[in-house]
Amino acid sequence: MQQHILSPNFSVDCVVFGFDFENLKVLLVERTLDDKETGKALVKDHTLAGNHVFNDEDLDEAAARVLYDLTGLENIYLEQFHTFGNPDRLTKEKDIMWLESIGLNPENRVVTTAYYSLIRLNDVKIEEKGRRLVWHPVDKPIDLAFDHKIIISLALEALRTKIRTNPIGFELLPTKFTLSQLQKLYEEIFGVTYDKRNFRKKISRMDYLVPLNEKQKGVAHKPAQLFMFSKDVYEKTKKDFFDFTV
Amino acid sequence: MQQHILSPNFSVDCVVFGFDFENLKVLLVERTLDDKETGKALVKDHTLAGNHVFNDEDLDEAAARVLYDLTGLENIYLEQFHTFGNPDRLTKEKDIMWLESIGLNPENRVVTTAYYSLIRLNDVKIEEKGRRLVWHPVDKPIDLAFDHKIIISLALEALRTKIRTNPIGFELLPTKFTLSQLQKLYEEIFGVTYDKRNFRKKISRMDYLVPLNEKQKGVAHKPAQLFMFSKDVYEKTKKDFFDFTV
DNA sequence: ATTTTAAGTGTACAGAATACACTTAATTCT
DNA sequence: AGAATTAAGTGTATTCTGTACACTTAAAAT
Repeated sequence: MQQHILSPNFSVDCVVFGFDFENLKVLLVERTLDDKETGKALVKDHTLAGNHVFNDEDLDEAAARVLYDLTGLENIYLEQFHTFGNPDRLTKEKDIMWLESIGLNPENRVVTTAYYSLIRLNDVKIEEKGRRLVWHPVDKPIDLAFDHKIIISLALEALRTKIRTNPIGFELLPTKFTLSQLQKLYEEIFGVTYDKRNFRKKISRMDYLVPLNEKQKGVAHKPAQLFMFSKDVYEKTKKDFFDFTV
Repeated sequence: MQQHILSPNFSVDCVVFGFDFENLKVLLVERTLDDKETGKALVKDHTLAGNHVFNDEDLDEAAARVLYDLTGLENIYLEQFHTFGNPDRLTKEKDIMWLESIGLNPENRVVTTAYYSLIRLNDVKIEEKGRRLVWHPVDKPIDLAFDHKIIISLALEALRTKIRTNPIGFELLPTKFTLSQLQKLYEEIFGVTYDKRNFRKKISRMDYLVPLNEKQKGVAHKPAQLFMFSKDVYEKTKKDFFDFTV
């Protein structure tokens, strides 16, 4: 097998979620194509972070590479959730124009395996490497390329399912966070609100949420206690996280 | 795009689950390759139900087609759960021999999208169409082709996750079933046992499990009440199925 | 010193999970 | 015909979890 050739048929797309304590956001890449003569924008919208897969590369590696190439970030939480292979998924007119403009054959069938990814927006600095990036609120409509709208909505569904039974929300928070931040995160993901006392009563059962000897600073109100998530404690007391029984 | 050509790069595999009131089983296809000279078996094991995808075919369609071609069954519950794209997934020696014997190039990278599928073993008659099929208990080891062992174990995990919050277990039971059969099904899927009274107390809250005016017949003990699952009732009372709250 | 802001805290009630053992109704056996 | 076998069917007490609900506190800003 020839090495390091981008396979024309396989791609990966990453739905990168971030949380800024206000909204759950998705990382989008700006896509523009201007008419060579008039200079008018023929295509102006957004795509997910995505690219083709190398011939000798696993899908998980490809997803991590795509993220690295776009943002410079490594060791990011990545979870495969669905593969989109509708033969018509690249046949909207503006997508055909776009593919031709970057030298790809729009006739060529591309099956894409989609991942979602969780990023600590507040701990982390993203370096734009070429493409213009925007963080966009998940629930706000925006014009998207290809079938990326449906990909995002399935990603959110997959995230909701996963986070019910796995402590992955902490991937979206700084390593030290307050309980109100944690609550707000869950509220944003599920699109609901919770009662503060009841929320705290519930999570106070979780030993792996450890209170630190440290408070919030510089806020114009009573400073909150800081917490961190202990993976160690979690691994040793796994049953406690939303355990299932029929 | 040329029509009805099997794409060399894409395949689908189906992990078909069935339940015989005793064990959760998987449908496997026998695979044998005999040495032309000695007649000795070079390869003798099992594969999942799978095949390549047509050029103009969606992945979901391909999975349904593969199932139909193998068993004659239609309108079967199918759920995509993972895509396997490790470049080395077809490089075990016996798999190379096998691929060559059926005229495929083992150098060719194949990414497979895996589905699991639920079948009412007791309502349904499978017609073998060519290939020899066996129903094998999920938890019993057996020699499997390619990466099909790991595919089955991820399928089971995906089924467990899905069935926690969705009433899909009924796809594995005949349309009329007893509560003991339902309990046994959950016990097999999760590899645990439940207390009979507590199990019944829990499911008695589910309005969509409707008791029929009919009893089991021909059993050498007190005959059980028969039940069915009402999709109608379920749709109208959805919240009741294992609802989540943080 | 006062205002503003979000943090932090307790109780009563209802519903769900869990532990646990005997009676009943059909077939089969003698 | 009677006895044995088999799985179905049923209730209660206790603990745990979910839910509804309002005031006090500590910091910064005015």
